[in-house]
Amino acid sequence: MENFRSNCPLASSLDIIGDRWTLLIIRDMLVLNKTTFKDFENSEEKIAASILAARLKWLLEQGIVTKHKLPDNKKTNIYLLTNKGLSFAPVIFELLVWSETNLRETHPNMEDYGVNSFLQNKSARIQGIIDSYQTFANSFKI
Amino acid sequence: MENFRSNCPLASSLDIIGDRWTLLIIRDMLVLNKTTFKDFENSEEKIAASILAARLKWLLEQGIVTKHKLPDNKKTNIYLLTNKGLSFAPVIFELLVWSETNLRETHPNMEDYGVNSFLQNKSARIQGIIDSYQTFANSFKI
DNA sequence: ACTAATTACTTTCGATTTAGAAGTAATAAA
DNA sequence: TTTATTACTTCTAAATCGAAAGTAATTAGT
Repeated sequence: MENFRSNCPLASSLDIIGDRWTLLIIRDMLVLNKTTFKDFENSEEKIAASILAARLKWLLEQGIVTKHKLPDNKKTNIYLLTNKGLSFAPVIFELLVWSETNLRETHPNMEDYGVNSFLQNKSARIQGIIDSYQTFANSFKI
Repeated sequence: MENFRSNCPLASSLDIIGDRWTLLIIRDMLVLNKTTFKDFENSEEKIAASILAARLKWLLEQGIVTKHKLPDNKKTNIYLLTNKGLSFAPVIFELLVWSETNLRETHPNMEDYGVNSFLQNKSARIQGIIDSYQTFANSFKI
């Protein structure tokens, strides 16, 4: 079971995802539709297999992801975001906004997802990403 | 200087604040109007002095906070958020929303800031917090 | 059917980071 | 002038990270 440092909801969220890797795994799932251990291992940031295994276990325990098999494949595990995991979408979005407005100078080669260009329909855009992920995820659950 | 893992803006933001403590220091400043080393040390989560010193140094280097003296006091250092630091407000807000919607069951004693109750005027509320912090911070800069 | 490749990890181990405790130097308060 | 406070630093054990290699089961290729 988890050991929360305090009763502060911010501290508690950081007790769950406050490290350098966890939100990147969720990004891989939500934005890049990655599903397998191998997919996550191949991410741009080159997470070590031992750390990835530990994080996936943690995310399973926390109910942020679920683990599935395809009917015709006994080897590959499919990881999918739950609603609890999907609701990190606004957090990820705001972190993108922060980087794109504040980090460009120190990090000129950083990619531009253009999140600053649609700050008005923000919540609709985020909901769109969530909806399309749910469609994607449901295709595995048949 | 900073060493970004990748060109992904999400990964880059986590390279700056992706740990268990940094956003809590920013919370202390933004929400609780804390300003001094001692203030941060006394926070509910009991950060170790060595870690606090390292994080404040890092936040200074990153231009997220500035360090000031009051004219009549040579001992106390006043830390204030820059605009770069203030723009973490939406991230903090969304982490609060996430906790309050997803963590109540596993963490019954968690405080309720009621952020879910004003999801419509979200950006106005966040701007209000930023504005009132700026007023607060400016009072130190005279 | 046999062999090679792939997937999903686990194990090992040195390096780095964390976190608690204690210490210090300068300043401020009593 | 003594005591307390502030803002740290230093030390150290413990925990975690991360790179590399290893393993077992499964799947793909010939």
